[in-house]
Amino acid sequence: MATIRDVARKANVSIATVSRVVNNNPHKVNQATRKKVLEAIRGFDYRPNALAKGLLMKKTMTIGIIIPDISNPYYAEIVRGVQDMADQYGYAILLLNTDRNQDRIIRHIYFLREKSADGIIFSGGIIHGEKVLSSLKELIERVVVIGRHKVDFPAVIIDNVGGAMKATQHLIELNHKRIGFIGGPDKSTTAKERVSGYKNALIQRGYPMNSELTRKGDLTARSGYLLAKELIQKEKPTAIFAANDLMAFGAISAAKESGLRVPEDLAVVGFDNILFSSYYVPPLTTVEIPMYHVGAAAMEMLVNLIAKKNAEKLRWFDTRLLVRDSTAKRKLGKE
Amino acid sequence: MATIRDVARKANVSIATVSRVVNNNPHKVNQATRKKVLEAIRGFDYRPNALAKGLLMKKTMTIGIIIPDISNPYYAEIVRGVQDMADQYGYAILLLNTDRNQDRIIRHIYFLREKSADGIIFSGGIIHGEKVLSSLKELIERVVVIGRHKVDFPAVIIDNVGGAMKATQHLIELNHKRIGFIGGPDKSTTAKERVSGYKNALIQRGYPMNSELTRKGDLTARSGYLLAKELIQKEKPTAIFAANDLMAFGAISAAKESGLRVPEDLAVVGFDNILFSSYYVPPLTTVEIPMYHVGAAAMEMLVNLIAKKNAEKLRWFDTRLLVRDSTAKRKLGKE
DNA sequence: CTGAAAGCGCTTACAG
DNA sequence: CTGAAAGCGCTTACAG
Repeated sequence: MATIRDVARKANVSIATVSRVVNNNPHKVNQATRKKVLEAIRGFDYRPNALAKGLLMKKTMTIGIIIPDISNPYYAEIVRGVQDMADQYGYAILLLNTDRNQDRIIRHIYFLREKSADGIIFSGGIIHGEKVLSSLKELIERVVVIGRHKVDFPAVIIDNVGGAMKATQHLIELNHKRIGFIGGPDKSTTAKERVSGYKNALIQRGYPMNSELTRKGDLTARSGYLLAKELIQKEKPTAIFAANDLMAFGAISAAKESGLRVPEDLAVVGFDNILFSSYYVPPLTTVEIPMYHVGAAAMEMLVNLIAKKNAEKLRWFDTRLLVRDSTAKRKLGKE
Repeated sequence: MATIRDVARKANVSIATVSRVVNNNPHKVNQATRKKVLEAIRGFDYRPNALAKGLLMKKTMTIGIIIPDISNPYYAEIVRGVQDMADQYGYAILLLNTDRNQDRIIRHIYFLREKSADGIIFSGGIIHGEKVLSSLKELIERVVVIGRHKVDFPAVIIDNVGGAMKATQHLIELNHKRIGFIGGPDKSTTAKERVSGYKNALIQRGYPMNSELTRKGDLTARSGYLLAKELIQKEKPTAIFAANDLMAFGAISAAKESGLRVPEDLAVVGFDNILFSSYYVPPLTTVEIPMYHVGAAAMEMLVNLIAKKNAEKLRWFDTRLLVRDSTAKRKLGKE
């Protein structure tokens, strides 16, 4: 790979001059020299070495995104949003999966520090452990989190509680009395918010709190399937609200296998509105979150944070209940 | 962030010595000195700067993975495999989406060269355009592709043709006469292989080639839905083979909406076996590809390629037909 | 307008 | 066993 030195030699100028034309430095460069340099650059197909530049400038145009698992469509969609925004600003993203394991989080943070990442976006899992925080060091001022965290980082917040309430109220309005809930692991703040939404709604309407009707899953379709089977057999709910679409799919699958019709014998609501939930059979009633935009917003906040301008501390996203056939029998267009 | 200089000063040694203990250099370091250095390192929570190291060593322990779209579960699963293997070897991965756009591919390649990536994994799309190849430059020896390409890169190959043949034969054996096919864009070699498998199987059994029965989609559920609707109305197939699971979901959704029962009135087969296809209703008959292992294998090959050892040029993955309820009415466990 | 020089944080031959 | 020095490829004040 050609270096700035090669270009300088070819164009018969100093490397300083080459640097100036490469970076469109405000420093004036004579038209003729610029042309010579540009030609040499083209000749070599020269690209400045980002490592050298990063080392000197203490800016790498690289950020890390730490998520539980990219194979979960929820995170994949967020990452896509982050990615597209990062592209626009010329940032590269380093993707890191944690499987919600604290040690891996810490290892990833160290890794990002070694690589001189300019910032970090966190989504999923809890990052307020003392060890996690202290491992952040100089990066601690360059963190944006998605979701609510005890620590006061700039954050993109999704109205999970409100969304879960809407979903539950919807089931109540359809006259369901025994509404089961399939939640996520305690490590997921998102999942915890969704349970509270569910409970809030029940309390508000004077429902008895019936803890046999709730289960904790791991947010996979498989877990939704297994827990729904159990719930159906033991508790005979007439409706199930699952903390995400994947588990809702599993629940519907379990219902069908148990000979129940959806929604007639069992209504099911999900959460997230992942890309294909409107193509499920029946189309899934769910709570929509604009994951893509959440990711994009997080990246935008991080860019501003790094540039130290516009110290926006919070971005709030509302949710929207999408009623489809898994709860109500009416025809709706696909979205 | 503390530098090697800080550590050296604190431990009263030269930076060379610090470097030696950090890197477990074979060069002998006295026990006592080593201890002093280790203490200083712990004191500062020192991490070597990867940029400086990379610049010097011409090795960054970073690779790029270029895919069409991370929000497609197929690629997400591959990326997860790449990721886990990369973790094991201490590599970071830079994720880049192309949306199958040639210009973006080229931009991404330049980007990776600037960042001094040690290698590239390509999946999806065609990379044999002259412009793409020449943009690779010094990286051209550090490329592993997933899927078949005209250019002779080390590759992980999936038996798409064979898988598509098995799927089609399965439908033929169920006595279907009008078997529709919903494929992917021409830019996808994978999709093209799957059409050929379909055609091969038909020809083998002496079926007339009926091009009205085939459609080209874009591999999303939405596109499967739209094309299946059209196919159902115009061509009245009794079975549809979709080039991926997402489109198969869309097709089933369209069938139900058109009042057709699946599999009785319309049998549907997908391809990929993405995580939740066994939780679809009905569970989807599909061709399984071990995406995760494909990703992991690609990363392993790239690591070896970079280390210049074990010049494995090809890794072959077989596919497996999973018969579930969308084609045959028999009870099967979930997987 | 242009260039020589310092320096970002490392590793490794070389000398002692 | 340990250290001084060179050098990876850049940018930017400083001098001319």
